[in-house]
Amino acid sequence: MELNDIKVLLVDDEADVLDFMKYNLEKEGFWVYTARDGMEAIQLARKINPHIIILDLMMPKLDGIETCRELRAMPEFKNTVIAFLTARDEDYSQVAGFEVGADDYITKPIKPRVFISRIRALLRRLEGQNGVAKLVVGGIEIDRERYLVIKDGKEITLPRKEFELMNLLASKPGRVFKRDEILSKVWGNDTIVGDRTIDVHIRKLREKIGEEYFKTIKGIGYKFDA
Amino acid sequence: MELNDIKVLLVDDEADVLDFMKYNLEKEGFWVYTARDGMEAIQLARKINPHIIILDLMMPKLDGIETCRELRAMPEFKNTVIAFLTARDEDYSQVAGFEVGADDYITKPIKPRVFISRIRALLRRLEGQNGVAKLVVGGIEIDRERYLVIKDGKEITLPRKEFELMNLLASKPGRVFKRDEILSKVWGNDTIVGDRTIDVHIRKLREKIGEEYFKTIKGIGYKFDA
DNA sequence: TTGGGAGTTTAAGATAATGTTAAATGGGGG
DNA sequence: CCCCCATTTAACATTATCTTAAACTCCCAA
Repeated sequence: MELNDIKVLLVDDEADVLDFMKYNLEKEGFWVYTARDGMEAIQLARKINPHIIILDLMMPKLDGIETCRELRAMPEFKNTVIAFLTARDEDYSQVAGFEVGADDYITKPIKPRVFISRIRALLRRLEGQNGVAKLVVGGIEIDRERYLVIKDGKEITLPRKEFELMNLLASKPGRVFKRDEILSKVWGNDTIVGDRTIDVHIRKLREKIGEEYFKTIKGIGYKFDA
Repeated sequence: MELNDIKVLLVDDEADVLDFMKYNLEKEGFWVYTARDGMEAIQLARKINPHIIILDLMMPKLDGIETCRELRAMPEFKNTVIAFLTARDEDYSQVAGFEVGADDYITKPIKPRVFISRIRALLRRLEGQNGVAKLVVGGIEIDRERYLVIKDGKEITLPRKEFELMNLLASKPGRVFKRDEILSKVWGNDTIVGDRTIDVHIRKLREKIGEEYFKTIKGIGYKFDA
C-alpha cells in the first residue's frame, strides 16, 4: 500500500489539536480528514473509508468509546485501525478502550516525531493483517511466508525477484501492471536495469507456473490471469 | 501530465485571498483562473476545463457546496479534483463537502508551502486514478485497469492505439472529436502520422466493437455513441 | 452526369515491442 | 578462494501493431 493512499480520520473537538495533527500528518503525505465529534466522525468515515481513525476520548455528542463501539459494529470498519487520543492524566482506564476494540492509545500532548512513528507502526500492523501470508488465485496458492507457489499440490520455489514479480502480478489478478510500475515495485525506483530484465523474469515464471497465466499487453505491461 | 498544462480554477469572493493563491500557484508553473462566485465558476469551468477546482465554502450567489454539487452533476467534471477552502473554525462539517463529492479540504489561513504540496498531492491522486478504472457507456464497459473492453459480457482486447482511441472517444459519448484533437491526444503532439491512420484505427474499432458506435462527422472528426 | 473531396477499406511493408537464448556478472556459503 | 545460483545483460529472433499507399465508395455541387 502506498503511503500516498493512506487516509487518516482525526476526531477531536479542539480545533488546534486537530490542526496540529493534520499538519504533521499531511507533511508526511497522508490524506487527512477531520471531524469535530463522534457523529460527524461516523458519517465521514462511511464516506471516505479511512485506514486509520484517531479518536479523542472526550468529545461532545458521542464520546470516543461510544464512537469506537459503533464503528466496530459496522462490518466495513472491522479491520480499520482505531486509536484513542487521551490526556496522560485523564483517568479513563485504557481497559474500556481496548474492550470496545481500540488498537492503540496515544497520549497528549502530541509530539510530532512520536506521533508519526506511532501511526506508521499502526500501519505496519494493518499491512500485516491484510497482506495475508497466503494468497489463493485460481488454483494457484502463493505462500509469502515460505516464498513458495503451490500449483496442483506441487510446491514450486521461486527465487526472490521471480517471486516478487509473481506476487505483484497475482496481488490483483486481471489488472495490467505497466512496465515502469513493475520496475518500481519489484526493482525499486532507483535501480536501473535493462529493458529485457522484466521479460526474462516473466519468461521464467511462464516456464515454472504456466504460459497461460501471464498475459502480455504490448506497449503497456503484463497481467496475471487465472 | 506536464505540470505546465495543469489548469487550476480558484473560486473565492475575497480578492486578496484569490490573489495570494494565484501568485503562489503561478510561481509554481500552474495555469490559474479565478472566479468570484459559484455561477461564474461553473461558467468558467465549462470554458477552460480545469484539472483542479478550489472552492471557497462561503460565497455569494452559490456557495461552495452547491457549486460542487452542480459541477459533479455534469459528466465533464466527474473526474475533476475539487477541493474546499475553509476557515479553520468555520464549523461547517466536512461531511457535507465529501457528500457532494469533494476530494479534499484546505484550511485557511493558507500557508504557501503547505498549499502547494497539497495541490501536488491532489494531482498525484488525479494521475493515479487516471480517470476511473471502469467506464460504462451504453452496454459497453471500458476497463482501463485490465485493458479490456467488455461488450455483451465478452471481453475484447484491443491493441494500444485502438484502446486509447476508444477510450478517448468513449470518455465523452456524443461529443465530436476533431481529427487534430484525436491526433494530439492519442498520438501526441510531436508525432507526425498521416491523416489516414486515424481512419484505419476507427475501422478496426468498428470491426471489433460494432459499426454503429462510431459515427463519422465529415470534415470534422468522429464521435462515439451508444 | 461527372469530377472531386472526404472517408473507407485492404493489404503489404515498416517499426516497435517482446521473446528467447546464452553468456557475463556478482554475492554468499562452504 | 571457488562454486553455485540468482540476476542481469547482450544479441538476435519473432511477433504484434502501426502506418502507408492505393484502390474504392459515396455524396455533393457544378
